[in-house]
Amino acid sequence: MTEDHFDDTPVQAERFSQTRTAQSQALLEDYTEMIDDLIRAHGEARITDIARLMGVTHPTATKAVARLKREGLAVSRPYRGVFLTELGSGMAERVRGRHRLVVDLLVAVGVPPEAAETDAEGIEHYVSDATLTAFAAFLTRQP
Amino acid sequence: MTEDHFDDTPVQAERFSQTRTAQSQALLEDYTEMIDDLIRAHGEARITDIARLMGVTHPTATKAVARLKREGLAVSRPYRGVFLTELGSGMAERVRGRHRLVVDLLVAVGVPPEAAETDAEGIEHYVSDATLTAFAAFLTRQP
DNA sequence: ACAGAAATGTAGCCTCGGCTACATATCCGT
DNA sequence: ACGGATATGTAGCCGAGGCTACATTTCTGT
Repeated sequence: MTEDHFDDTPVQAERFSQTRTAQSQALLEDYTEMIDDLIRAHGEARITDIARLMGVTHPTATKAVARLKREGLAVSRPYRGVFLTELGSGMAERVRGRHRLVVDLLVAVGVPPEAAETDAEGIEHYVSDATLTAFAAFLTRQP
Repeated sequence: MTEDHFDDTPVQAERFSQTRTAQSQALLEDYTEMIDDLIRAHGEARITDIARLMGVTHPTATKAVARLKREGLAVSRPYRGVFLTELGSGMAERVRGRHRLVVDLLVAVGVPPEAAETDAEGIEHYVSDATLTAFAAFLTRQP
């Protein structure tokens, strides 16, 4: 076995930390986008619908919404629907665009649409701006 | 606003559930691959090195290794290094291949190598077999 | 060989994101 | 308008994955 001195600077640690940070953002993004979807479709986002579509129980959805409110992304009053703030709407819009871009790229390289949609749900949260830009460029030259 | 009856079967819920499942696998995969890397490089994987490279403190690494052992992926004895079981080695190999494939594809569509490496760390855990197959096919016809 | 350094183990705390169980409020049909 | 159905809120539990603080063991240099 090699007898290195083994003082490699933890550039990998940096990557893993970033990944963990992205993970904590992921749920916020998913809920925000879901709420935005519901508002577009029904004019409001009810806890029950959010929960059903996210595949969780309603107390879990309530907790998530509480976190969104804490982060300034959403507002709501007891027994009333949930709505997005300016900040939340902005995030929803960005997330939506990113999601579409990821799905489009996957399909463009030959991934079956159904798989593309499912995988994008997980992938989209870890795509950096640089990668997003590259995706857009690729799609432009390969329509 | 639309007045749907709104009985859409939660196909989205399915997707989010899958994403959550993948999430719980992600850490296992990362640690397994890391341990495999260390064994290749130094003949053993010490807790301190695992922790440093993963960017966590050593008790966190210890807990993760405990979980790996529970899942039958690794073995270790007190104050001795950590080693992979057959199961663990298999996972490490698959994860390694998948990681390489994801990075290669990202680079192939024009993502800068550094970003590709970082993003792949998060993306790789959410790529289905169907997508993986499509990636491989794409790389074959676009070298 | 032994003391100090370094590695590992262990205890206990936190947050998050799930859950169930139960309490309360709102909605809606008769 | 009222009562049952439905929606929402709240309390409390769990496991995962972080952390710090402290105890113990192993390693290492003189």
